[in-house]
Amino acid sequence: MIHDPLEDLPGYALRRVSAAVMAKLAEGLSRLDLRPAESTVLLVIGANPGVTQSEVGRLLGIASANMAPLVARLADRGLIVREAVDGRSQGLTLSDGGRRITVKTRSVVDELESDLLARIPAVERAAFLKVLFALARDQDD
Amino acid sequence: MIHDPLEDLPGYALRRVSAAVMAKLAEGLSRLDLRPAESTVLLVIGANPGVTQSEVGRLLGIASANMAPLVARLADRGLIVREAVDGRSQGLTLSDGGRRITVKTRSVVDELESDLLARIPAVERAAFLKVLFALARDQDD
DNA sequence: TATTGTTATACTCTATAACTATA
DNA sequence: TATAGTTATAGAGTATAACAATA
Repeated sequence: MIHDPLEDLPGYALRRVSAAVMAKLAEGLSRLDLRPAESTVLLVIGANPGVTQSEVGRLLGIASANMAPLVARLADRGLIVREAVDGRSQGLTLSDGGRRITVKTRSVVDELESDLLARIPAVERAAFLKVLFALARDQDD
Repeated sequence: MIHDPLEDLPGYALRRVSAAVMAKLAEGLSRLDLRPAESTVLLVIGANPGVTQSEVGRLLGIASANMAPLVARLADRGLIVREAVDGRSQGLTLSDGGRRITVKTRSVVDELESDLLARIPAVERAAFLKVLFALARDQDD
């Protein structure tokens, strides 16, 4: 049998669990022709109509250089609408089609999150989530 | 203030924490001219001299098509040695230089893992790690 | 037939540099 | 000066398909 020198490393475990969750998410979103990053952008715009592209990027930790083509693709597909706020900022809003696909996105995400929660024993669930969210908030750059 | 519709989603929190840890790892390994995936391969070979490329890939969840160039680069740099086991398998072993860089790799990894552990309150630490490792083992594909 | 290893290729996310236009 | 947005480009990880050689 082969020895795994990484089995006791929480950082590596985080990486593997995250990768598995992301793979399932990508698969679930594929029938909507959405990528994971696009799905989070849609969810943020849906919850914050008129939000700015740079605000979305800051919230999600996506650099502005990477937001540009991402938002452009969503606009090209007619899922979001860009309206000038001032000379350099554009408020983002979901179109009707964008709202429809965002509802479906949320159901894909919710099912995945439920599956994940179900795999966490009830006894440790509260402690696990508390630590996880604290870690996520701390390095919210 | 902008509302974050993802702040209660454990899957998304996993993704953000993992991304932050990976970014720090990549930065720490850059002075060794190693990528994260390469560092894990070195650690596994170091702990299992003579291990096969396909065994390493299975353990780490790296497809064989992606293992090939990764191992080739490590061999080209003289960090690992490939010896034929049978006609189609090659046993992988660290060279002297490979052992030296693997020791440094381990210290980079260990420091990062210590930092991560230190950010987990002692009260919840055991429960958090138990769940995390269980999740990682479950989807060990 | 199944497995090992390889090549080619494409996709997704991320990172940096350089730039325009506006506040 | 600082910020919003864009373009170009590169790096890293991962995925599939197709293949040769071997068990």
